[in-house]
Amino acid sequence: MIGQVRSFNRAVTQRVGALNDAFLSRGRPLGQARLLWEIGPAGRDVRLLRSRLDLDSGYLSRLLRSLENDGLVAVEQSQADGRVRTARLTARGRAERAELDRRSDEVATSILEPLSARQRTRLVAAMAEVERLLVASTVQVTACDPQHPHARACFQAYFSELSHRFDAGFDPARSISAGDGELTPPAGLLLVATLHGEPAGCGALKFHGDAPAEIKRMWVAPAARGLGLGRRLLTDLEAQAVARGVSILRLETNRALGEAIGLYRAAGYREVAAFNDEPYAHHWFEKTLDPGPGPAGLPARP
Amino acid sequence: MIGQVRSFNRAVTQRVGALNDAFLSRGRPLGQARLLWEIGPAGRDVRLLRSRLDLDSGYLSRLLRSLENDGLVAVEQSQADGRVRTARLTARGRAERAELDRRSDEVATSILEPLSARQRTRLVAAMAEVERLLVASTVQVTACDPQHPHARACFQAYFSELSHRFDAGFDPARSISAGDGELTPPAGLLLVATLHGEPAGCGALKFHGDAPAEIKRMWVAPAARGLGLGRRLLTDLEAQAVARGVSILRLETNRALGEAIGLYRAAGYREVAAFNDEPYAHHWFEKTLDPGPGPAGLPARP
DNA sequence: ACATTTCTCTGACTATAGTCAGAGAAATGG
DNA sequence: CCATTTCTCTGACTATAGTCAGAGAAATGT
Repeated sequence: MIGQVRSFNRAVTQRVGALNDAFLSRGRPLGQARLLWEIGPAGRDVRLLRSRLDLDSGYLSRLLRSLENDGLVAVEQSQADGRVRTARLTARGRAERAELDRRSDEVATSILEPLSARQRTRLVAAMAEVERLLVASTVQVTACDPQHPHARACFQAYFSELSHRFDAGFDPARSISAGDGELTPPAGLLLVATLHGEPAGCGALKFHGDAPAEIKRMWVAPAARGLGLGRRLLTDLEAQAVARGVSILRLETNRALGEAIGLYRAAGYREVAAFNDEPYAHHWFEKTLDPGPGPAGLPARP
Repeated sequence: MIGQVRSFNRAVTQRVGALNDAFLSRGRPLGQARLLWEIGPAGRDVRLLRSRLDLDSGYLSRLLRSLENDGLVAVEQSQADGRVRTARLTARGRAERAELDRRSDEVATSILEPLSARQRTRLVAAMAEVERLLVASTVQVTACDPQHPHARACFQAYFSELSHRFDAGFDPARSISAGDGELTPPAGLLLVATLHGEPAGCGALKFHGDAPAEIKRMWVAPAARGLGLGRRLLTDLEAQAVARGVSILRLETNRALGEAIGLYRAAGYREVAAFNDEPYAHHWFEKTLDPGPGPAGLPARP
């Protein structure tokens, strides 16, 4: 498996990487080309460019200066914040960017062109699959303080989604509590998933000593669905629970959340009688955890 | 389609490319690391390194010097040719290379690790498919003089394969002729496929004025099989024939060449009565060509 | 209102990658 | 055997990418 991944890495960086660079950098240094592209047709704040391209501020400033000297870009002060500067493409800059766009199309065409219709279809399908799974593998899941902006953003999006999807709407105050303190060790635990620095999902545990622990706040951002992230959060929560000696996990959920219910069933949770009086719940689930042998080389994920 | 390819290119060069470079270049410049890797455990001639990595001779020399100064490489004169120098890894060089190897494994592991077993399997399968088809799209098919070393190499390998596979062996002199002149315009035509500069297959036409043209010398190197190259050569030969006003193509083949027979049938050739007395043939095929509309954006390939 | 922080810019560096011309030694073709 | 070619090396360059410290202007917290 590892061999195939390495072989793929080699093949792809040689063929795609080299081709890309060769085309995109015609005449213009790669750094400038990337920047030109990233500014986009609508213009973009310099600080956003800096974080997106992960460049030193001095270096970025110089790159902008050189694009400005070539008449491709105009940098002006932002109205909202006098410190912030916004880079905009000039007419020539837009033309240059369109040229880059055309070249990217050319690269793609040059890859497809030698293939038969069948091969093209298969290649495109396999590329979509690789891309999807690479994105999935880029998602990072880490323990997070409930007060962290990422956690806040997740909770807010989660509540808002529930209030749209539940027949009766959703008011967190009426639901069983899962306050910041309850989701902070040692009382509980919050896992937040991030993708490219943006929050993409969450899941939490509430411990109750020797009694079963509870799963709370399971949510995946719409943009990150279809990546198996829900399953991954659940697996990681279970691993955390096992590491803390928990032997039984419980959760309740609303009938409107079909995907979640499917996930819990597929992950080995069985439906049990109501074990609390959560007003928004229609289903209660429980799973007995396998104490497990501890970590190995590649961690076993179901 | 083109959009998916571009999206893939972006995703993969970011994720895989960046990760690769970050790991491989720890402490050592990328150029040196690549060179160290390419020298290999058995050592390699400097001129081979130059062509493989496509480096300027002065630059390569300097890179070797720096690796030599670090005690990783020893460069010595070749016995066979006093001008040629051979680079060999020292014990420390081999250790360093093993470290690079380990890091490559780490990159691969870090991609697989966050995924579930199912996802890993699917990713690896999709990677294999993308890799295979990218290789297929890297193959170049060009008209070639029959005297060119690539053509010579193909013919030799082709004859040698026939003599192994035919029950009665194979002697080109007894077979119907297809000499250099007969495969050179305007009498005929030879297409040779190359992959990374190595010959990977061939196919030829013999024209006979208004009479049907003949297909000859269809061969794909063992290393390049499974890439759809046979089909591609056949399609390109047909396109060349159409461009020269040919309306019927003919060919004969031996019963030992099962894949070829399958290819001809799948490509629309129908078996006909023997139209010549080729002693090695068991099957004769013929196809009426569609005059076709000429070139478009992405050429239509069947 | 004042200290602190944020944002961008400039100056002064360094490292890596790469190019080009030419020299010297060895092999090769006629 | 002599001219030519092949192979490698050195010296002298250039370009790209990037780092780091600090300065000045604007916003923000208290």
